[in-house]
Amino acid sequence: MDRDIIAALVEDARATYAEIGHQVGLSASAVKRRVDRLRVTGAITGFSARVAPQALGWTTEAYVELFCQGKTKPSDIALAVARYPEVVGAATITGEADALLHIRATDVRHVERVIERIAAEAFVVRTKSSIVLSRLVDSPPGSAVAEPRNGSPVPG
Amino acid sequence: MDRDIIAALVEDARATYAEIGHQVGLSASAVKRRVDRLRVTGAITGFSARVAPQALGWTTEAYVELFCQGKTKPSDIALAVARYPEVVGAATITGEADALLHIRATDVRHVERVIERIAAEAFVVRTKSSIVLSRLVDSPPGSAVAEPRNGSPVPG
DNA sequence: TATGAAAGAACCTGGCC
DNA sequence: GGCCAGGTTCTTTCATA
Repeated sequence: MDRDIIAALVEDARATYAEIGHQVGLSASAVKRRVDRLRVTGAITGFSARVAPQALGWTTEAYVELFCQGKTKPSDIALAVARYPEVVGAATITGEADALLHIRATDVRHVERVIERIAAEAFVVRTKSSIVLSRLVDSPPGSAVAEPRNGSPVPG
Repeated sequence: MDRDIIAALVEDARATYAEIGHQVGLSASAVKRRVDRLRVTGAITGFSARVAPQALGWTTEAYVELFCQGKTKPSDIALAVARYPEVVGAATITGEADALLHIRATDVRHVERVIERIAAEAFVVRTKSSIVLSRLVDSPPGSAVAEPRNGSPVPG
């Protein structure tokens, strides 16, 4: 039930409580109470507009693997890359590389400049980048999460 | 001006037009007109709730490189991986691999099952996966895009 | 072409059952 | 969880620069 409400809000965060209620079979106030609770609980962290980066001139993305010095802490990486608005995602990972960055920029030159600067960080040994040729899937965060049981070829 | 409005909506998609207007120095109706136009234009594609996958039991993520047969088309990959709700992102990329998938799952076993099935797709030659150890950055899509000039260490 | 003001309709919110 | 009432917000229309 809460998952249905979340799914509805992921689909359209500006939907009316009445609309959501109609969709999940609940009254508007009941929906509001559940949404309020979901926000307090932390399941819903906020509401955000979905923007098309292309429409704003951000036409290029890249993924960059980071190879760091032995004693680099994840928090060091986090602090460093968080300073770049172009870094829209970052995570430490298993495998040869220590971290994987997701970068959005206006063009390839822009990507190059960002990577250059990140590569110059003290703890970075080397980088390995891949430019995105075409995006195939870009789920709004939670669209799948909200409905883990529906249509999954890999059930729980 | 439009960028300021977008930034405000990325921050809080449920903000009232009056609040946004106060923030950018415009009346509520002026803000609404601009937002309507931004939606028609395609700069804003919708409004979505931000969810914490962890709070819903999706505690594990992975990135999977896909190595495909020579004649595989991007659309083939797109069609195949779009069937998996666990695949929250996918793109064809430069470099050795043909595509990079971003997967969210409930645990490592779940990740394993998904990769197994994707690896069984006809066009997939092999895969190379990295489990995410800790997420460092997870920008709401557009948070940087909306303000490309502010605080970027790598100006235009 | 874009803005601000105003009015009626729709919606949210808290209290109560 | 549903229902109701008061306050707020949205949406449209109109006049203006």
